[in-house]
Amino acid sequence: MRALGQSLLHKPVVPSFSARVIQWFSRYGRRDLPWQVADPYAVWVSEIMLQQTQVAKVLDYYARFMARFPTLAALAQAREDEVLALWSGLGYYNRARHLHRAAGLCLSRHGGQLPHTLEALLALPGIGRSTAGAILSLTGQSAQPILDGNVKRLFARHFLIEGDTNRSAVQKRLWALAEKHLPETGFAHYNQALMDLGANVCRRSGPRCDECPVSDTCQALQHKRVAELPQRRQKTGSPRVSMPLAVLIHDHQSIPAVFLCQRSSHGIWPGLWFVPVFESASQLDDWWKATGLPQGHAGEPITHVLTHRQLVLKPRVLRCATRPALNDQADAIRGRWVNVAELTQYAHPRALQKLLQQVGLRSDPNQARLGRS
DNA sequence: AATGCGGGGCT
DNA sequence: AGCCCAGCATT
Repeated sequence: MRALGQSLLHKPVVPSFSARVIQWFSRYGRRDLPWQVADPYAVWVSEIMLQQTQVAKVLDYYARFMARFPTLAALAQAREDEVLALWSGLGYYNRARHLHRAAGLCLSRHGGQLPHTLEALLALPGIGRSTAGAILSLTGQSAQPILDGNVKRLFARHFLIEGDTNRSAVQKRLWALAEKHLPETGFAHYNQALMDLGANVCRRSGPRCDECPVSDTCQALQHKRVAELPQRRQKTGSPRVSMPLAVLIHDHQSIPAVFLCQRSSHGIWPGLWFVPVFESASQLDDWWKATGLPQGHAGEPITHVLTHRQLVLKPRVLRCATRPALNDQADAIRGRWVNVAELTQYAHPRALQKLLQQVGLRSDPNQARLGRS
C-alpha cells in the first residue's frame, strides 16, 4: 500500500502469542455462556463449578443455583444444607461448602461483595491463585494471569516446558509464562480463550494442532513431542523393595548351571523359578554361612520395575568351576541346580536374565545357548 | 476394570 | 513441599 508500510514491513511478522489467541477467540470462542458477564459473583460460581465438571453439565446446575441464589448475599444467607442440595450431583461437595463459607466472609469482611484484589480473594476458602485470577480478569477488573490444568498443558507444549507440571519449580515457570504473555488489553478474552484452547484444541490426547492458532510457534509440535507433554510425575509410590539374592553358578563339565528354587504360589512371580530370595541381607548371610559355601562377592544391584513396586535386586554371587557342595541347609529352601540351557522352561526371565548377564552368563531364550559374555 | 486427572486445602 | 480429596472421563 503505502511506501512507508512497505519499507518497514518487507518481512511478514508473526503476531504475538496473545494476539493470535485473541484473534482465535473472536472467531471461534464461545461468548454466549450465561456466566460470561461482568458480575464477579456469577464468574466465581461458574469457575468453582467448572473446576470439576464439563460445561454441558454445569449449564444446568448453574441455572438452578443462580435462580435460587442470584446474589452473593442470597447465598451467604442460605443454610448450608440448601446449598449442598443444589449442588447435589455435581460432586466435590467441599467446594460448595467453601463457596458458602466464602460468601459469608464476603458479607462480614467486604460489604457483601467479592473483594477486588488478588490478596483478598486468595484469603477466601476455595479460591486459589488461578480462580482468583479468573474472577478478576474475566470480569475485566484487572489483568491477572490464570493457570488451570488446560492452560498448563498448552503452555507446557507450546513453550516446551519439561518436568512434572505439579512440581513447584515447574509451576513457577508456567506462572511466569502466564504473566509474560498476558496482554494489557483484551485479557478477559485472552484468558477465556486460553482455557478453551486448552480444553478443546490442545487436548490431552488427540490434540487438534491443525485448529490451533499458535501451532506455528509451538515448540512441542516442532519437535514432535506433543504427545509426551506435559510430563506428569512418575506413578505414585511404587515403593522400592530390596531383594537380597543368592546367585550360585557352576561351570561343571562346561555346562553352566544355576541354583534355583520355586517361588510360592503367592506374591511376586508365583510358582516360577528364581534364584533364592531372602527377606534381608542378614538372612542371606545366615543362610550362606549355614550352607558352608565360599564367600562369593556382592554383585551390582539391579532395579527391576513391576507395576506396583520397584525391586532392587541385590545379588550375592558365587561362581565356581565345579558344583559346590551344599549341605542340607540348601534343601531347606528346596532348591535345585538347573542347566542354563534349560532355563527357558522354568523361566521368569527378564529379571533372571539381567542377573545372569551381570555375572557373565548370557542366556538366549531363542537359541537356548549360553556362554561367557 | 483400571487409571488419570487437577485446584485447592491441609500438614 | 508433598499428600489428599472424590468422582468423572478416558483408556
